[in-house]
Amino acid sequence: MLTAKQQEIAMRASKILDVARPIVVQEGYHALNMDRIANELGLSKGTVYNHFSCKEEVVIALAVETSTKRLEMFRKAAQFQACSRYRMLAIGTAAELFARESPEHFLFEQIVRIDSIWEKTSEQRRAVINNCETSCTAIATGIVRDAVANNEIKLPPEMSPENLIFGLWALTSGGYSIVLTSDRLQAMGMNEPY
Amino acid sequence: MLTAKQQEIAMRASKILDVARPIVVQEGYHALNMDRIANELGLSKGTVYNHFSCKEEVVIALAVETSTKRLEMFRKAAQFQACSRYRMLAIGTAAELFARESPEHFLFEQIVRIDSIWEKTSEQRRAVINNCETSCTAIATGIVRDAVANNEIKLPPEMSPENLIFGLWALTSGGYSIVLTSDRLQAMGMNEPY
DNA sequence: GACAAATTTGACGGATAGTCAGAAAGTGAA
DNA sequence: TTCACTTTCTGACTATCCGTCAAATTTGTC
Repeated sequence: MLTAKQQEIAMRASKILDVARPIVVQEGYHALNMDRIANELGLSKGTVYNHFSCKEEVVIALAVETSTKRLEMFRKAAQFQACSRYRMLAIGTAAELFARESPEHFLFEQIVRIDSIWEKTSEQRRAVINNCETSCTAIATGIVRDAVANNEIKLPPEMSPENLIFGLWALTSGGYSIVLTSDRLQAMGMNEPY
Repeated sequence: MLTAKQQEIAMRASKILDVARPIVVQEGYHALNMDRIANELGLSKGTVYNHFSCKEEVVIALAVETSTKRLEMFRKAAQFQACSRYRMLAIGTAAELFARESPEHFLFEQIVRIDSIWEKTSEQRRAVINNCETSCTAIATGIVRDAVANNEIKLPPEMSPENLIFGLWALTSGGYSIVLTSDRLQAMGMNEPY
């Protein structure tokens, strides 16, 4: 049984993230600072540091939230009962839906993957992110494997299901990050990237 | 006619980059600081600031170097005289060669594209990077356009050469950045990404 | 050599990450 | 309620690093 105090503490981590999220999204990573988070919540800096041991932990926690959400969406999509082609289409739809609902994910991911930030984060949160990524590709690879087993598709001999999915993964993640970072797609004649 | 002093100054910008490059590659962006650059070259910090108005300018200058190199490689590849399919293959080969020769490019690009860093850089250097990117895609798009004109390929009605190249661009840039940031590809069964 | 222009210097101000000793609040038994 | 003990919070403090600028030094010119 949690006391009122303990509940307050448990709630606070997510309140910190609620404050941090729009700062990163709207003003960028450099605008995020621990004093500001503390002030906006009426806490002292020390209390914020009780929840997140460094600034990098705050931003990776944001990435953990969106990564977890994506994995959930992939899991639901994979449960769709249909032929492999349609199941894979469901995954693609989930990926697109996710990108449209949580475009900030790619921002958090971009920041978190910078070596000098990644290295300062906790092993635990890194593992969550890596696990989400591995699980998402494993889901997609599983569908390809099923399709091969059912003779619904035939892969060239040198292409494993993993390598096929690596290609799709590269295509989508590259595409989303280009959309995120390049505001000149229209000018280059590249419309409707999705 | 340049005096010895003027030559010394002209050389110095590239010396600064020569010091900065391995720091970013080996120790990460956070290890790069202006005092350190100054010390390693036996200069004062103010002198370093005469060449680069802020830390972000140093890293974007590194990205300018590699971006320019890539554009050169694309230009040479595009001069290859052959059918469109082989010319496009030459571009692909150039892209792979570049990725193998200058893997650090993707690191610089990743850092520089973080909003809060991009915004602090000079309009001029940003324009160089953007121009290299636009020119590289324009070269590739041009080959596709030639191929369509010669009836060597036929695109589906809704796919413009630009959109086709967007796909290739997304695939390659996504692929290279995954290779850069994920050390678990092998474990996931994804071999030989190139 | 003397003077002006160009260049360099490094101490300084400001911002912010992260620490920690002491203060405050909470808990539970008497 | 009181008191002793534990948990939590606080914010002043240190450390680091960016970027500035007045003064010092070097260079160029006559």
